[in-house]
Amino acid sequence: MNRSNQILKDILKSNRLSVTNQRLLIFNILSQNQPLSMNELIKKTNSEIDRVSVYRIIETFISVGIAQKVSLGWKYKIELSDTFQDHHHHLICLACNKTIAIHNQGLESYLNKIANENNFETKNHQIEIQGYCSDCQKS
Amino acid sequence: MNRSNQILKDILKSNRLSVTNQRLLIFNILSQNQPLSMNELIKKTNSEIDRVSVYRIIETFISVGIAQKVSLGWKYKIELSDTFQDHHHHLICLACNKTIAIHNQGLESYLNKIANENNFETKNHQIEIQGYCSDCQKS
DNA sequence: CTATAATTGCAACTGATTTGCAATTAATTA
DNA sequence: TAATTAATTGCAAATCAGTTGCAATTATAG
Ligand SMILES: [Mn+2]
Ligand SMILES: [Mn+2]
Ligand SMILES: [Zn+2]
Ligand SMILES: [Zn+2]
Repeated sequence: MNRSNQILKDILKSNRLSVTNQRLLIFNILSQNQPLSMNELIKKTNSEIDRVSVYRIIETFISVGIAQKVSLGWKYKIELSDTFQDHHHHLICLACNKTIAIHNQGLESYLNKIANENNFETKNHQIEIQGYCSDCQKS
Repeated sequence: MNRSNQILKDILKSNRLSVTNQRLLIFNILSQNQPLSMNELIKKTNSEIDRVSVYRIIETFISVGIAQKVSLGWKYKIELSDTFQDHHHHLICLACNKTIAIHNQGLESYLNKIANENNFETKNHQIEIQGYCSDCQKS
């Protein structure tokens, strides 16, 4: 039982949500991976959880701030929320599909400035840079 | 026949693509709107074009640079490419769904810098700020 | 105007996500 | 700890988004 597992349970309990094996499994899968599409996530459960339940668990996780959606490759993927990892964004390689995390405070304040200028109250933002990683650039 | 309609025809012809009524209609719908989801776009055609053809036309438009996908609200929407409008990104209101275009050169160079630092060759990027517009903030 | 090539519409299909409901499991209470 | 209650899950079936094959239609070129 590590630190983040404890935080998970606290969040669940404080929202009157049960701590189930299915929820723990999904949390652990997310802990060990880059952002996953629903299908990738479902595959990683190795049929231990019904697809429908995976969808429902993710919906719940998002609603209480355990997980979050990120826009990647024209659809969303799921990763743990900023409660469990540093806020960041991704470069995604169009050739090998690798994602590279970027942590950049300057970018963040730039976005805040833009929102302010537009009288806009930011809840969230998505940034994705699509292109070719250093490994895939030769051709 | 306005200027951008002429550009459209030139692009089609230079790619050996026919100028059809269906393609003109879709181009005109896109010209008059904010980014549209495929479903919104299909609705706006008022059944004058089969859904399948709308999908195929958009695929063609994207492949020759007439239109482009943008990530908005966890799925992609379609808008005319930067050939027909200035490169920009969007704020999207979670309450009223309005999109607000932002043109910001500083943001663009910031992204380029980040890509460079990561030895990444950028093809494209997506930026979306989700939150509440000035009209929807009172509550 | 005719011939040729490209495009469209239709029917059917696939894969992703949602919904209703009964069976199971977790949390609470005694 | 056992019984009760409430939440969660799995299964079947529905819906929605996007795709494919093919014949009918329309556009382009000669
Ligand atoms: Mn960020
Ligand atoms: Mn941009
Ligand atoms: Zn790569
Ligand atoms: Zn609004």
